[in-house]
Amino acid sequence: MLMKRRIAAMVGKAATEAQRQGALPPGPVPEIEVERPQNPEHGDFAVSLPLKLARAARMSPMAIAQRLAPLLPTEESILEVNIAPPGFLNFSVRQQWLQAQVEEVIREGERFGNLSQELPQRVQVEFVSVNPTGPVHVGHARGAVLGSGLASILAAAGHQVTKEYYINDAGAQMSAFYRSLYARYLQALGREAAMPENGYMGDYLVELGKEVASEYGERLAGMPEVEAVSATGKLGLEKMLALIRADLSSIGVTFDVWFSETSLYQSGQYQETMELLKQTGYLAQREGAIWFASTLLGEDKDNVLVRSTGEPTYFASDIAYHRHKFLAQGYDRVINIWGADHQGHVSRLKAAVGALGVEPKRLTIIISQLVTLKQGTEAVRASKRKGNIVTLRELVEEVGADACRFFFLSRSPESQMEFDLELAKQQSADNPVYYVQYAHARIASILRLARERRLNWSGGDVTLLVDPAELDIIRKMLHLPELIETMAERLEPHHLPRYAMDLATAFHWFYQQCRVVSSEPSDHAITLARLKLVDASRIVLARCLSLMGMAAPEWM
RNA sequence: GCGCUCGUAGCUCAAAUGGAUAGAGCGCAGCCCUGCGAAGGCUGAGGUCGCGGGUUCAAGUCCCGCCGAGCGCACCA
Repeated sequence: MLMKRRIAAMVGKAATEAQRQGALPPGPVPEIEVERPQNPEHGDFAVSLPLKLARAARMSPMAIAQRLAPLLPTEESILEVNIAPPGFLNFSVRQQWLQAQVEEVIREGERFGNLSQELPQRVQVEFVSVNPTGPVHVGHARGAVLGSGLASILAAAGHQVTKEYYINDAGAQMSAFYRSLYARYLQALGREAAMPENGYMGDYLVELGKEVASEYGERLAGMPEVEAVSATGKLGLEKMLALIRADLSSIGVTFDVWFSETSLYQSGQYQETMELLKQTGYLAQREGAIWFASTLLGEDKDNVLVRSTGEPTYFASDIAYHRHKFLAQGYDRVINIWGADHQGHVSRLKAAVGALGVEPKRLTIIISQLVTLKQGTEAVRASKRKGNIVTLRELVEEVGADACRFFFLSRSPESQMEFDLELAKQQSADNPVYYVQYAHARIASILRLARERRLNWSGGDVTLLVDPAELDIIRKMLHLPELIETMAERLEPHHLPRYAMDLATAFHWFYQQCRVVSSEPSDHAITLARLKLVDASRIVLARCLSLMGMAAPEWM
């Protein structure tokens, strides 16, 4: 059990015991929160319960702290408790316990940091889901990295996670894509063909058109137009998806499921969903269209599900998709990551999910703010239709996958960011990611040297690790499981890069302070102990890097 | 106009749940390798946490107002 939990339990018990003895007046005890003080002088953990109890108990916080402290079972020889004004209970772990944790880390190896949930959830994380009408660009990269990082963290926290990509392969945008590609294909064959209105003007479609032309020649052009458009489009869709998949996997973003919107119609799930909605009484027919009466559920307005043309809207298929997620697939929890431009869609989808009889709380939608592109001082709007986008591919080529991941992973989803490719290129050279990876490479180098000298540190005596720099690393390593817990609870992967930096700093400082591999015979024992610590540091650092989806290099 | 999100160091961003002295990277001024990787370590300068109220023992964090930015307010997705 995490030390944090143990302390919370101890304090809770002490509080009820104090009330039983009459040392504290009876009354409800608030949930006990265990914090990590910033200032090391305040120990390793802090509890501010006395401050919170003071008013109700009509006692000074210090007095409460003084009555609670003796009731805490410190004889475990793990913890030391101090009372600090204005009423904190500060806990410090004992050195021996810290030292022993080095063995613990090594024992757990690459599983270190993993949590086991009493009630593991089946969680689906759906993210990116870029329309397959064009390549992935920088804006999407943010959600992609966020989603994959979040999925790793939830899995580490003990949940069963599925990463899913929703392919919007139906609807008006897709048909515009089909027609655009068909025009480009004809043009590639040297024929006159006008681009459709609202067509996709990007160069990538010109390329795609040429590709189709070189692979299929005149064959498609010879077909009746409707069939030709459809056949060309389907080829284009497959090619586009392959491209998207490849680009995403170049920054370590992969999916377990690629779910097709069209399949909702083919499998009858769409029809079933509409039937279900009809039964709930939330459907309304008016002006020739079918509406979802979301105003009945407190929404600002109703929304069209089926246009007067008979065509379903995106909203309709999205409801069917979410019925699929919850009712067919049976996920306990679904997390969608959307760009801020879809923010207006959040509450109505939740309302619709509720109408299907699913507790809306089971659906979490994380809105990540859009990335605004900048060229010098000028803001540029990224548009797939107009074709002025910085693609993910360009970004990865210029900046590198690891730097790219670290960059996006470091920022909280709600931060609005400006992205300047020139600046990103320039910054990639001194990107903090290398600081973390350098620590790992340095460790690998130390361990290489030790092996060359035939040193076996498995019997190293951890009680020799007493230098503040050594103890600092151990303390820092032990933060990881707690961090995974809070990141999983709050769905905030962005704490991880910073933690990795902190851990690397602790290691670099240790390296500066303590000679690890020493040739002095009298240093043999401490050398083995330190090698053990270095090995443990490697494990934790590598775990961070792997959770972030980045390489843990042995050399740089 | 209404709704959602954001405003922290010169720049890019943190601050875990409301906690004790607001941090890091880059940039800037210095210092440290004749033993394990200097892509490193150390020191320093740099802040009215957009502005004004409020709640609280305690507010960058919660509430209200104002200013500013992004996004949304379709029978688009």
